[in-house]
Amino acid sequence: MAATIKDVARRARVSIASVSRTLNNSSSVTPNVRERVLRAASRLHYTPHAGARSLIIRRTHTIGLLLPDIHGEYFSELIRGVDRAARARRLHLLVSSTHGNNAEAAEALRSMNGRVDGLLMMSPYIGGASLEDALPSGLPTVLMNTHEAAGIGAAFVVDDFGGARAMTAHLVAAGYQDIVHIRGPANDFQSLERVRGYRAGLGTGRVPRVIDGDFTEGSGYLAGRALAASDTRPQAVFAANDTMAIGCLFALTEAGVRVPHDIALAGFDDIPLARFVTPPLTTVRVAVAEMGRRALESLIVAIADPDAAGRSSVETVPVELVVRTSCGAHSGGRARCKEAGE
Amino acid sequence: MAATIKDVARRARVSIASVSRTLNNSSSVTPNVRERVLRAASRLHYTPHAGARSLIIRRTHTIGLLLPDIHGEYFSELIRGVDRAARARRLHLLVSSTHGNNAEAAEALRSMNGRVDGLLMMSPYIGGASLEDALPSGLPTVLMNTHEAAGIGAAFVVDDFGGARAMTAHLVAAGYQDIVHIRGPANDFQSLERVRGYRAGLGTGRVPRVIDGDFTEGSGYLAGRALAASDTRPQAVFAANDTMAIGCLFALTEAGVRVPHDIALAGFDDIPLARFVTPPLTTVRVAVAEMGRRALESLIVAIADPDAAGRSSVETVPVELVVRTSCGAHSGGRARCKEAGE
DNA sequence: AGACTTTCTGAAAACGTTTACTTGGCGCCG
DNA sequence: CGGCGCCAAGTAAACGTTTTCAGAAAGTCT
Repeated sequence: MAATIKDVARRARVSIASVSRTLNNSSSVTPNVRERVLRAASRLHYTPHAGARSLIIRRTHTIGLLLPDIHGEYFSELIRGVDRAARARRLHLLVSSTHGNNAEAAEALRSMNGRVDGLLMMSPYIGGASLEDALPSGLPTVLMNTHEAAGIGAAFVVDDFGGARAMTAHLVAAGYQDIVHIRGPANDFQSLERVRGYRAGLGTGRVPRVIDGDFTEGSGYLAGRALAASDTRPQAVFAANDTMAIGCLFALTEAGVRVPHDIALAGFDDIPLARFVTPPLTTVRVAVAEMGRRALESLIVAIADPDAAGRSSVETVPVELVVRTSCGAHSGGRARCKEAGE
Repeated sequence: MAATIKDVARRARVSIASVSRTLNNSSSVTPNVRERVLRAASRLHYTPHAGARSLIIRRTHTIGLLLPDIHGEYFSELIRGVDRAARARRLHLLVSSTHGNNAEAAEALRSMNGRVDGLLMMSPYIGGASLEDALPSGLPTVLMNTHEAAGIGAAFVVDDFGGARAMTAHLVAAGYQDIVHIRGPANDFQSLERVRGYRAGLGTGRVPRVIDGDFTEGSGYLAGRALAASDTRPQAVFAANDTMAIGCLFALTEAGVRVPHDIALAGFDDIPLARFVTPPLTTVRVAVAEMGRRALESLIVAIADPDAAGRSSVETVPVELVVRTSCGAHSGGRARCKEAGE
């Protein structure tokens, strides 16, 4: 159906080589030939077959992006960073999500081989088959937030431990004694690191109290409801991500527990939404878009110089404590909330 | 570097055809051969080259998604709908953004040809070269929110006009006389439709007042600041999307103008964030994820039956008024906002 | 005017697969 | 015991490009 280079050649009465040359300006052609080719191409609505082209060029100008999930504020931000860097280099993005399923991830990897010049992968899952032998050999890869980072390629990991420890320490310094942590899924690397940071931040003397969650708003909501009903209500709650913190906030507010007056609350990630809830959420900022950008750039050098791919450097992405009103330790005014109506 | 089918064949001491047959279970092979091939393949970490494969198969199992932008809540939702439907059918997504730039869109289209089985495109821009001749011929395509929908393929357009009219009528019915509209960019189809709906909803007797915006939070903020400072402050503001409405809300709040007490506010799209701001935003819900899903499914039938692609049906996506507190006409309790501290 | 460049064009190989066709070996039946 | 068909395996063509190589035409220099 679609016109091929042969059709153009036939119509222009030249060889396919001349068509290719004209269209790529690869070497000079007679004005006469050029003219005929251009006319034929536009008549036929010819568009080169990028798949065939990249087969012989050995370059797809596409990079694969494999994420646990493809939507939500966190990943949207990550995609934003990657996308900007990619489009600046005129690269395209083949995205796929693994949905926590390691088998799906392997399948996605297979189907990306030969379609991309390199792979950007975020895979915080723990357990199951190792990544290393699921990865197509010879494909430049940059990993993000993966525990088995070493040996595969460059990798970026955010400082989950440091951030969680800093946040917990901040709450301790604010005078809270009884601090509960709502954790993420057990098979998630980042989740584990944050728990570890929480424990470290508590210091000695305070006992850790951890509630299970799974990074979803729903699980935060459940945790919040349980806490509100509990007779041993803690003084502060530190959720392992903002989404759960917001779910928790909802449950608490619903139950008439005031944040931060009755209970302090903090999250992690600083998703855009965190600024907008009432009260604004104290959280740990992760420059996730920035990480995406840097990861992509690192991938590009790996592609340009495949031999050097051996040196697998692990870079830590710094985080930053951002204190807003929800933790009750904010210096500025806390009367951000306007009364509606009345 | 990466192993090819030839390498596997050589190592297994069989022909490449046998390798292909074993790996695809396409026809029966001797246990002996099968065994050898499998062993060689796993030894070499062989992963088939999907590009080469799709060249001859004439199927890429990938669909192209071309959006004005790739991040932000609105597009993230759209991607979510498409992604879910795609993964349910084991299809992959090649996403690209045009950033308002029609030339970039054309370039993206070229580079998608031969990489995708079909194209899902959202292109609300008006002006510039027509889509029709930028589109690779013979590529099944489904359009979203495009004014020149007819003639290309199936298309989905959200009922921007109806939604804006309903919202404006709602504000009128609530008793507001002076209603300002913050519009989107002038070259955007949806933006135009919403202005049109606003005008229609005003009815006779009320004079339209339109402020320019560009769908960004910043432009909403500017508009809000101007309105707060204005000596002819309107009774209500209807922003052409939620993002601008939220920017506007910020500016108003900052200037000490209370929403909805001093001024009513409404948005459009019902992005997830709309529920979370204070006060919760009255808006028009667009089931954008649902639209993504339906568009993808429609594309799939177009791919399966390319002959029928001629019948280009335009389907309208319905919208729904969702009244929250920000417009001051909410029936339920408006005391959603808890006072922080004190 | 002949030889030597230079410049353009076309034929063909290559990229890594799948698959139609061919070949060869073997069992079965007449 | 010979021919017929069947099955497994191999050969080669095809997919749509780019690019190397070779040839032809035309110009330039002595």
